[in-house]
This record gives sequence, C-alpha cells and structure tokens, in this order.
Amino acid sequence: MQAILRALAEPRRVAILKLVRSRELRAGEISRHFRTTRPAISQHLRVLIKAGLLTERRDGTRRLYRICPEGFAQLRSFLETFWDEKLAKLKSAPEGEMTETLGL
Amino acid sequence: MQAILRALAEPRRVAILKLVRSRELRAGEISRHFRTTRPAISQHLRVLIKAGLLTERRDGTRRLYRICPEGFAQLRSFLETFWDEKLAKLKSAPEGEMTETLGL
DNA sequence: CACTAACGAAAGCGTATACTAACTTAACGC
DNA sequence: GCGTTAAGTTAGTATACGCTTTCGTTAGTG
Repeated sequence: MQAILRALAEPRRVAILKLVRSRELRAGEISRHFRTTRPAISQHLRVLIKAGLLTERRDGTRRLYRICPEGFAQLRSFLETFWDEKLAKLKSAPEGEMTETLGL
Repeated sequence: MQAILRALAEPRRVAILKLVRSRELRAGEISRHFRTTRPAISQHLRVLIKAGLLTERRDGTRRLYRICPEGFAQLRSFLETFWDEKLAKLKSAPEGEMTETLGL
C-alpha cells in the first residue's frame, strides 16, 4: 500500500498516469510531454510499475504503457475506510501498521 | 492536490490518520502510539493539517486532532478520474498540471 | 508569582530520492 | 553485419525530508 502512496507523491508520476489514463502510450511519447530527460521518466515508469499502477507491454523495440486498474482498486478500498468511518471500525480492528502502536 | 498525496506518502502519517479516524485525540495520545519522539509526530501533524487531511482544535494547553473530511473528499474526486475513464476525459480536457506538456 | 504540564518551533544532521550524463541493450532496415 | 532508432541501466550528485535536541510558549495549579 505504501508503495502506491509513495509513487503518487511525485507530481510527474501523477502526470504520467494522467497521460496513460485514457490510452496506451509509448515511452517516447510520454517523455516528450515533459521537459526532463528521458531516463528520468524511465525511472518514474519503473516506480509506477513496481507500485502496481502501471503495466508495460513490449512491441518490438517499443514499450507501451497503460494504467493498471488493480493498483487503483487497491488504493480505492484502502481509502474507503477513511470516508466511511463505520467501515473503518470493522476493517481495522487489529490494524496492519499498528505493530508499532502500543507496542514495541 | 499534491500536498495531500505527499502527506500520505509517509507511513507514520497514514498511521496517525488511522488513529484519529474514529475519534478525536490529543497530541500526547497520538505520539504515545509511536516509538519516535513527540516533536517528530508534531511535525507530521503540521504536514497533515497543511494538506487539509486533519484539523486542530485547542482546549487549554491541549490540542485535539481530528480527521478533516474535506481533504479526503478532494482526494476522492481526484482519484475517481482514474477508475472512471469516461469521467476523466470530460474532466481534464485542458488538464491542470499539463502546463509542462507540449510546451516548454 | 513560581512551578509544572502539554505542546510547538527552530536548528542541525543523515539519509532517501529525483535528476543528469554516459553507457548498454534490443529490434529493425539496408 | 552495420548503423539507426527506441528504450533501459548505472554511477554520481544535489536537494528534500524526516528525525533528534534544545528552547520557547501557553495554560493550569499551589
């Protein structure tokens, strides 16, 4: 979960996701939308893929990128516990990251 | 928007939000749930407030913290454009952060 | 008015991370 | 096979960010 949130913390990565939101795009097309260098975008693409928000598909020498709905589904269900407090109380009784709490 | 996403990138800040999700808590109570020092948590609280995910209320020498639904509402509508692509195409025709695109 | 409790603010420090520059790899056309 | 196009990988570097320590502030309590 944290990987997803960390990935979205970078404005450029969000912008990339917006680009590929509606249609599949090639790496070159994506990087051409930004003023940074191509390797910089390439690194952002790795982060997004690792987070599960993006998928890569190879076509010859080209690489095509597309939104990965699974990652967003995960994010969605995670965030739903915040705008629905009743749900939250049910879902997180033992609470994942609470290993730190009450504890050591 | 980026402030919200940046705020959520830190695991401890997410944990804090989980704590105050159901009930209002004092600063001391919150920091007692973690092994870090109190100022560290205080800084996280500032970030969350600035992002609009948390609200502060003073009661004498105490400070009480509570989830701020407005911030989550903002986040929600932002993310909805990702799991509903039809919506995305309508909403972001000129596209906010696209100042960088096509452009220089 | 001291004294303590409950905090936040400021400064300093170490690490994580996003960038650039150079290099490498893989597929295609001739 | 050789060059070109399309892309990722690998250092290296500069800045951002989170943590700790110390100090400051405000409100209760005798």
